[in-house]
Amino acid sequence: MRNIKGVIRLTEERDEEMSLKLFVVLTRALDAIQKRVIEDIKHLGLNPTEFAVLELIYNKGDQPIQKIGEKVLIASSSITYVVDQLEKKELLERKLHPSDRRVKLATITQKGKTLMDEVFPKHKKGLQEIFAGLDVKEKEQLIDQLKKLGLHAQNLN
Amino acid sequence: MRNIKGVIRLTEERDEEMSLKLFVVLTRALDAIQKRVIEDIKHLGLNPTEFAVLELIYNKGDQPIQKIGEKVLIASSSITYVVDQLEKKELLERKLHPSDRRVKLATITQKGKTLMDEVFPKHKKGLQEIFAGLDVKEKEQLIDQLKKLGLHAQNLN
DNA sequence: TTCATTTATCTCGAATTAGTACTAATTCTA
DNA sequence: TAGAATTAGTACTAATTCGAGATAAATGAA
Repeated sequence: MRNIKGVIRLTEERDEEMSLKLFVVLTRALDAIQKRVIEDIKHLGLNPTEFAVLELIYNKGDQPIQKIGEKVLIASSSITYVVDQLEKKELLERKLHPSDRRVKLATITQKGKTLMDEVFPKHKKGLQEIFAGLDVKEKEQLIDQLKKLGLHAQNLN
Repeated sequence: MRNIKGVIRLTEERDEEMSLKLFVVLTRALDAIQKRVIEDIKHLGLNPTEFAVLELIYNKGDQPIQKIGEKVLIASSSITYVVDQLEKKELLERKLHPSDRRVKLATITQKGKTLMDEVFPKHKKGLQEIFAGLDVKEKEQLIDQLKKLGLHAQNLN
C-alpha cells in the first residue's frame, strides 16, 4: 500500500519549491527587463521614476501630486522630490488647483511634451523588442495570470 | 477588398499596446508581491537585501563577496555595505580565501544559522500563500514564460 | 458657526543603493 | 620574469526613496 500522507507531503513540498522558484524567476525577469528599459531612459537624462511621472501626465493629462504617487507606486514625500527634479529640468510645472487650494497639479510643459513626443514611441518600440519572444496570445495569458497574482498579493494585507 | 496594410498596422499597434500593458502588469505584480515579502522580512530586523545575502550563504555555503553581488543582483560597492551591516549583527563573518588572497569569503555564523533555521521555513510558507492563487501547473507555465522573457531581455544587451 | 477630523502636500532625517576612484593581489604576455 | 592588464574588494560620494511629523485647507458633525 502506498503511503498517502507521504505523497501529500511531497506534493506540498514541491509546490513550495515552485513558489520559491517562481519568486526568483519573476524577480530576475523583471530585473533584466528593467535594466534594458532603464538603459534606454537614461539616455534622455531621466531616471525611471522621473520618466514614469512624465509619462503619466503626458498620457493622462494634469494630475494632483497625490494621484501621481498612487499611480507610480511611490510615497508622497518621494513624489515631491521627483516633481522638484522635473521642474528644475523644466519638463513640468506645478499649478494651483482651480477649486481645492490644498491641491497642486503637475502639468507638462511644452519642453516636456516635445521630449515625450520624441521618446515615447521609442519607448514602446523598445518594450516591443523586449517582449518579442512572446506572441499576442501568450502576452494576454501572462497578463491575466500576473494580474491574478498581483491582486492576490495585495489582498493579503 | 479589405485593406491588408491597415489590418497589419492595427495588429502591430495592438501588439505594442499588449507589450506596454504587460510591462505595467509585471511591474505592479512584482511590486505587490515584494511589498508583502518585505513586510514579512522586516519583522526579523533585516532588510530585503540583507535577507537575500544571508539566505544565499545559508543555502549555498560560503561565498566570495563578488559572487554575492552577482547572485543578489547588487553592485559590489553596495555589497560591502550590506555585509558590514550583517557583520555588525553578527550574522555572518568575513574570512580569507585559502588560496586566492584577493578574495574574502562571507561565512554564516552560528547565530545567523540559528536565525535562518527559524525564519526560512516561514519565508517559504509566506511565498506559498502569496502564490496560492495559482496551481502547480500554472506556476510551471509561468516560470517557463518568465524565463524565456528574462533571457530574451538579457540577450538584447 | 466652531471645532474635530480628514486630506494634500511638504520638510527633514535616515536608510539604501549606485557610481567612481582607489589599493592590493593575481594573471597574462612579450 | 618584469610590467601591463585584470580582478576582488573597499571607501567615499551622490542620488533616490521612505517614514514621521508639520502645515494648511477642506469637510463634517453638533
